[in-house]
Amino acid sequence: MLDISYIRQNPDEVLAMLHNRQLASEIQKVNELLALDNKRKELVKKSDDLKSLRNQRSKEIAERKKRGDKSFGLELEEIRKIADVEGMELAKVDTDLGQFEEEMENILLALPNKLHASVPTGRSAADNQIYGEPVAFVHDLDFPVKNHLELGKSLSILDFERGAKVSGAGFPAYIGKGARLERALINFMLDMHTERHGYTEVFPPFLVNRESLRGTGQWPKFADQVYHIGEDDLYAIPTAEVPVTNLHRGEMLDTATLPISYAAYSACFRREAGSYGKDTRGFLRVHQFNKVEMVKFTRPEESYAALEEIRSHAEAILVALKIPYRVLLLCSGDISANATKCYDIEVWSPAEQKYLEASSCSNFEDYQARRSNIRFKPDGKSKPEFVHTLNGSGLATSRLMVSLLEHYQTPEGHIKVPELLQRYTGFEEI
RNA sequence: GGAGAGGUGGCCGAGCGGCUGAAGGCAACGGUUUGCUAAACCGUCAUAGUUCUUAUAGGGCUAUCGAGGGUUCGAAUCCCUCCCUCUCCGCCA
Repeated sequence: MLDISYIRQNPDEVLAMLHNRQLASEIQKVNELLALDNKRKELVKKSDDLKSLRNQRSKEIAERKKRGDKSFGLELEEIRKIADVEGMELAKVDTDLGQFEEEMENILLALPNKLHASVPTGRSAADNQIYGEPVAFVHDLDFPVKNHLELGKSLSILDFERGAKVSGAGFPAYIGKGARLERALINFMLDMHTERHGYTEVFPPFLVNRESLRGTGQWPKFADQVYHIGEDDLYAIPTAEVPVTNLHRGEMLDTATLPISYAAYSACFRREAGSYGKDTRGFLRVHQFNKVEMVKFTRPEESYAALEEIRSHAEAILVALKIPYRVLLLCSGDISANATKCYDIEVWSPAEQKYLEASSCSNFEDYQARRSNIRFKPDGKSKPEFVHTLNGSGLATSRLMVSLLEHYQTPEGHIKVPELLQRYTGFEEI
């Protein structure tokens, strides 16, 4: 969430940001917010004045009582009457004030983040910039390639039909060597991030409360994408970003511990409401998938360097597995509302003949930290400041698995396990 | 699920109707002392909203002792509801 005083002082910047994000329809909201802010100030003054009167009165009574003032017993009746009237007025002012504040909060929570200067302006995904050079690794696929669905079925390692029977479409089951390969990927990625990239491993809760969802920005805007367990009012995490970032919700972080880097495996659950018909086959779009997520908490001045680090850590996995990929710098019209800057990493699918998103690395600056009140003191004396939070997938296994199966298939329809994964799978071929 | 205990500042911990934004300690910061380090001593040390001024600083007012409501002229303190933590019992992967 943006700082209200920033919006007050730089309304033009906020409007320009909304324009760049192709959210011109939100502009009215900002005007509404500023109007509410002015009304709120009036009411705050009224409320504070009434409270001040009340406090003065109480103080006087306390003093006179202490002195043993006898005449004041009579006066007390008068005071009670006055206090009663003022109390009612105060109650009304506070009720109104509460309403204004709630409306403001709702607008603020729904307002997207700033954009970093390096984010290209654009209308849609078509305007995303390719960042650097696409990275190609040679795989001899000089035969008719099978797609991941065909491979998964013929080798009996992926079972979408039975998964659908158990839960519904989009809940794949991994069987035999497929299950082992999935687990190998997860372990390999976690080991790489913890042993080589310096992350602390976290195994987070998969169900979270609403405050956590709000803290990272999935609530209220993307609430319809999240599975909700009504009976206990808990939400299935759409990404480990939610529980891991919220680990420090409401905390004053010890400055010496910054930057904090966590790597977490989690299953991820997404309703994908409204996305039927687009890339729905097999792993291209699922309701449950596995992902290793990197999360960082940094000092504000270090966050953009940290973003490059996260991106390079995600790339390192693909380089190690020799999977062709490219990096996109998302444009203003395509970047998610919470992020100020975001790289997507896409893996190549030889069967689909296109790139598939496997990672998203984002800086949120203080947008999440303000929502979740995660602060630090730059040095011993100074005032608390919000940290910057970042995260990146490193990586999601579903699209990675598509690309891996397809690239490592043999003319006979088997799968060669990438060398670095073999010590995790315990076998060399499927 | 049942019974009990408890939730106070960056941390620990006192307070149990008005003099408490909150004792004391730790940590932190500034200083004195010191050959250096350590120790000792002195001082400073919450956050947010709002407003004023001789306005890169200072002052006033308001709020905040898990959350929300209530009682009261006045609540960290009394009452109610909820949430969370801990201990014991039951159930259970």
